Amino acid sequence: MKIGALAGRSGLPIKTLRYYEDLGLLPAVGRSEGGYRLFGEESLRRLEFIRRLKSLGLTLDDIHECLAVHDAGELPCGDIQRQLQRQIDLVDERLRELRLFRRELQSLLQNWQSDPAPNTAVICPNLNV
Amino acid sequence: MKIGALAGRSGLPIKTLRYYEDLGLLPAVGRSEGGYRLFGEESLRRLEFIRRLKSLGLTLDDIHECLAVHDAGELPCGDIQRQLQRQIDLVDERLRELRLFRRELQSLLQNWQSDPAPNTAVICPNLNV
DNA sequence: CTTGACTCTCCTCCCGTGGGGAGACTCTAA
DNA sequence: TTAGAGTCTCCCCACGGGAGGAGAGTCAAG
Repeated sequence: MKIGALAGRSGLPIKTLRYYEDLGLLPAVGRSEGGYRLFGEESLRRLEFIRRLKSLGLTLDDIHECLAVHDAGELPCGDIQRQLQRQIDLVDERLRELRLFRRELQSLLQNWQSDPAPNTAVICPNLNV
Repeated sequence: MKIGALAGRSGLPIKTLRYYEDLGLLPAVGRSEGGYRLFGEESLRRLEFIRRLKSLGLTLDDIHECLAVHDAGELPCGDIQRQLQRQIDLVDERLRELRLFRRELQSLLQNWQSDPAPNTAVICPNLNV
């Protein structure tokens, strides 16, 4: 299977497939005499796996590690579980930050005066800066 | 005041000041005979303003617009108010996305099996992909 | 006048995930 | 054999906000 066929069947752009191969995520089984990449059927399963993990917030580096475990003949479930737990922790942290940030913005707007007295010592009297 | 003095008094790196000047955020009052940028005292106020708006999540482009209003002799309070409201809307949207995402991750981990039966048709039996 | 600190411009690089295009080559069907 | 579609490598671009460094010129104190 050449790269265009794999792109068609997987729904991913050719550029993405080449990029994944460069990163070592998607090894080609070889090259044609003219230098065209050749992929096997298992590439489709690999791409589904990559797509799913990406949708769960893992980076391509994270996914690379999981695939390395798989390629070593082991189940990557434990690694994925750890990555997902870390992902939840990151989301929780981000949620805390965003809630705090929202409160700050809201309290500023609460007392906002659309037409305050100009003050030459500051640029925006509402922010006092 | 040369750029090093402004960096020291504002606490910002020289590189940042040059970058802001390139963007038109921080006009220098002129150049010395040797070509050194010269800044006035009002640059410090400007930098405080920029720092504050950055901390509220505005991009340098947004800030540029606010400063343009100020430089035109008007109060930028209305523009800033609109930007902050937009910022709240973005935060709310992001919060919704993150909460949804967290539920997806959590429900996956809920039923996770650390040591499932290998399945040659998939890479990770827990994800079924 | 010298010396050391300061500043100048210009260039590349970072993060992540590719997109866009040039110019050259290869494959396949008629 | 030839046309047209497919593919190759290589390079720059995006976002946002600078960081790092090279090589050269400038300023101020002693």
